[in-house]
Amino acid sequence: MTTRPDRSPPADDAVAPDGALTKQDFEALAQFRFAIRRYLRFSEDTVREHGLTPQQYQLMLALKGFPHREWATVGELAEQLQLRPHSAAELITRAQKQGLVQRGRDSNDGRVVRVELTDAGETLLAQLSRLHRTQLRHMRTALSVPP
Amino acid sequence: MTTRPDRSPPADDAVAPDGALTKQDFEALAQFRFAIRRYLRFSEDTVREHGLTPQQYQLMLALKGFPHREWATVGELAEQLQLRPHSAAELITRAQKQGLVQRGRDSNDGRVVRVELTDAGETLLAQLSRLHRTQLRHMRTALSVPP
DNA sequence: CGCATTTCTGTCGTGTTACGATGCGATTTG
DNA sequence: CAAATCGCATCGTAACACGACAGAAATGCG
Repeated sequence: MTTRPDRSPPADDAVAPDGALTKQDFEALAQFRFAIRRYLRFSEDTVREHGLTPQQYQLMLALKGFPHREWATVGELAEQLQLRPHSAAELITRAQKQGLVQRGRDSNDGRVVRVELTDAGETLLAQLSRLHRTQLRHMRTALSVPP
Repeated sequence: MTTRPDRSPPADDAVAPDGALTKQDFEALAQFRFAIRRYLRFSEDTVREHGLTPQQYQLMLALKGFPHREWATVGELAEQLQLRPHSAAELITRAQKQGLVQRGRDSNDGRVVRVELTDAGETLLAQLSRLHRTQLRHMRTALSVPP
């Protein structure tokens, strides 16, 4: 609802001077950030109940959601997760220790490592992704980008 | 160049068996998460260039974007940032040391602490928020919630 | 070919941060 | 008043991303 502050508490303002942001702009930005934060919090709580960390879920999702493939290289995952390659390598190692993903060498290029889901990872990811899709549908309006 | 996957797309599938997610569903979820990650990465890089952390920016935004007010209590901020109250208190302390926010006692209830922006914080927040709004507009389509 | 250079991945030590456990002053209630 | 509750803060701990660096494989060039 577009709350017009009829009784002005501390001058909520209404019109943009020049390019400056109005109180409503700040509220919209804050609301959007709040929505993202709540979604990520839901994600974190959900995946932790299943014994893994948010980063591990995102790693698995990036694998399963990789276009036209079901595996990816460390570098590709780093890009998808917005991490430095060596940080991605560490994350993969932790996930591997939990039996979620596995490494395999590339036959063409000996430097490259192919990362793929294990069967256990696949099963877990399917459950978690369903929960996430449901939650996303609930938060659809809250998560819409402000104008 | 490197790794040219000689393999053809492994049956991307198209129809949903029962309630299971299809390859496209996973791709959509991954894309959305990727978009969020990129937005947050942009945010982090931007605010760090200005000498503060992502959490500090979000703290300030929550203050300025608080409905009908420009201050908030520690508990309110914790809710807005999806943190435990004592974690919010620590964050506020760090931001206070940088001169971004300040604490003030509530005259009605001696237990409550009112947190508000300093002038420096206000100025910085205005700059950063403009940059964020611009970026949001660029990422509008990428950030739209998948169906 | 031989050797330097680039690319891709991994290791180590460090800094930040959110958390649980715990404590303290202020307020409300019996 | 005494006791329970509330709001905030402190301390130690664990996870995680990073910079700096290293090693193996591929590439470029004489």
